[in-house]
Amino acid sequence: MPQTKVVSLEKLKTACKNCGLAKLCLPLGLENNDIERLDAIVQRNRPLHRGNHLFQTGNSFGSIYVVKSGTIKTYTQCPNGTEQVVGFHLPGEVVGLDGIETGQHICSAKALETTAVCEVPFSRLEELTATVPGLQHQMFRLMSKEISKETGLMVLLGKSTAEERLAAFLLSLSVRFHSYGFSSTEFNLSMSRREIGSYLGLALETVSRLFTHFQEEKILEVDRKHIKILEMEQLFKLLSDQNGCLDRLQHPN
Amino acid sequence: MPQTKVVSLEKLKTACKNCGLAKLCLPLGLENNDIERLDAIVQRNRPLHRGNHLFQTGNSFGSIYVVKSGTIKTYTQCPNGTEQVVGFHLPGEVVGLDGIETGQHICSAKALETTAVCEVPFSRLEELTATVPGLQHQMFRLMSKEISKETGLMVLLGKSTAEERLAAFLLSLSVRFHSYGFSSTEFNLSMSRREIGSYLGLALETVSRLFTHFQEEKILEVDRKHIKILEMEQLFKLLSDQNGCLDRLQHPN
DNA sequence: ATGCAAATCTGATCCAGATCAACAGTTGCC
DNA sequence: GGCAACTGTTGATCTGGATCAGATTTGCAT
Repeated sequence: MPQTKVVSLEKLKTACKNCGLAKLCLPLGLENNDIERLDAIVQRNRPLHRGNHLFQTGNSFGSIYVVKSGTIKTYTQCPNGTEQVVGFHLPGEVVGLDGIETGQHICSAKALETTAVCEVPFSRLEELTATVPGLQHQMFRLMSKEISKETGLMVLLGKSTAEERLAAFLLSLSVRFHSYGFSSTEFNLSMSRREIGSYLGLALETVSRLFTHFQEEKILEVDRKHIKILEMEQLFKLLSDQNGCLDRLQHPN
Repeated sequence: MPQTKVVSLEKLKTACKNCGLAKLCLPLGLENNDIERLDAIVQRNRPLHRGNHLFQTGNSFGSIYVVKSGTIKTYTQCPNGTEQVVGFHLPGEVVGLDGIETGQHICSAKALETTAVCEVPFSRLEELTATVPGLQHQMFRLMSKEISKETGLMVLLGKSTAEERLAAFLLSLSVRFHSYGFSSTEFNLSMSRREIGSYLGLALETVSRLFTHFQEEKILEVDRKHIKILEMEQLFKLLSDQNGCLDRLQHPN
């Protein structure tokens, strides 16, 4: 009896159909019984601690992962020692799609804070997508979204100023937190100034100065990792003034 | 009789199973009869002329396209008038995957020279991928490859010098031309200095100067659009000296 | 608490590449 | 054939952000 109770609680906590992220994730648009079939292949492992790796460059690819809570950083290590941050993955976002092509991961993924993920073994997912058309379509959509992100990124890294980059980054976080049900104006950064700089192609000193500058301009309130956006409009204006291609930099599904 | 002959010639020219690009494209790894099923949904339209659009930003998404010959440039138009080049697509490469997510293309695609493409209606492709597991897997691989390109691009645009960027670009072209069966050391650029600059996040003047500089260093022989790589090793060295993350910038399937 | 290492902030200097400008081929069009 | 519009090259100057250097703050372990 107590045994049963524990199991059902466990299920309640994690089943796809009860998951608050379902609308951002693979089950989107699926019928109830299809969701259960997906649910059956999803593995819920214990949460990762800060610094734990989900996978590393060169690891053989077996699963894709959906962030349930926390943050995953993906990055590559250059031979000269420096790291290049490739992405920050918030709840509802998928990690690991890079490994499908070659069967090996081409970047590393580590937790920036305590992070829970759903692991989806890819070969079993492929069996399922072959029989559940809606799921196949959703996979194509998810992957297409990743490909679209590239467009925004090229504008951001190719043409934009440091100010525009940080503004775009903060707005992207804001929109994504909001879609997860958190405040769009007040949140904690789980990544360091150095990591933000690496992602945006800026020196960490520049990131630090810009936070100070945005605070002086009364656009933000910054207390180390804690950010409060005071003037969302001003941030938007920083983007649209010079270019408006950044819309799709990163937005929820 | 003559009728039959014309048709069979036509087929010979275009059928997937006789296409020299099959190993770079969707049919990779498929059985003969599956290739024929794919072949049946592929549309071969008349070639595009220089400047013709395959699709434009905002167009509703219906098909993906595979370049058979020529070059397609994808780009976005920023409100301030300037364009950002997102990619150059050579024979064997797929264009249009960006549209799956939203059902609308988020960039424009135009021919830089006379260009032939195979059009694959996406809804029909999805029906086929649901019944041909190998094709579904190949689609996932193709899309994963596009996603992986992002990693190389972030290193290139975020950290690298102008010299490294152009070297990486030329090597990428070289590898891709080679995989298509052309010379890896001598080719014509179908894009302008301005377009290369936009793609690499550089001013066109910088691109021009670098070509001159590479020529002075005896690494290249440059005559307007015609490029001859004299010292492939030197180009590689320009990359690996400072970082080695650029391997996967863009390589054949 | 205390100390040590890492992260952040801030100021000073420097430089790669942007921008501005002038010119020379090249292409296309009437 | 000649004018106009691109496209590419080259030189001169300027500047945003990198780099270097130091002071502070924070986090963590002892």
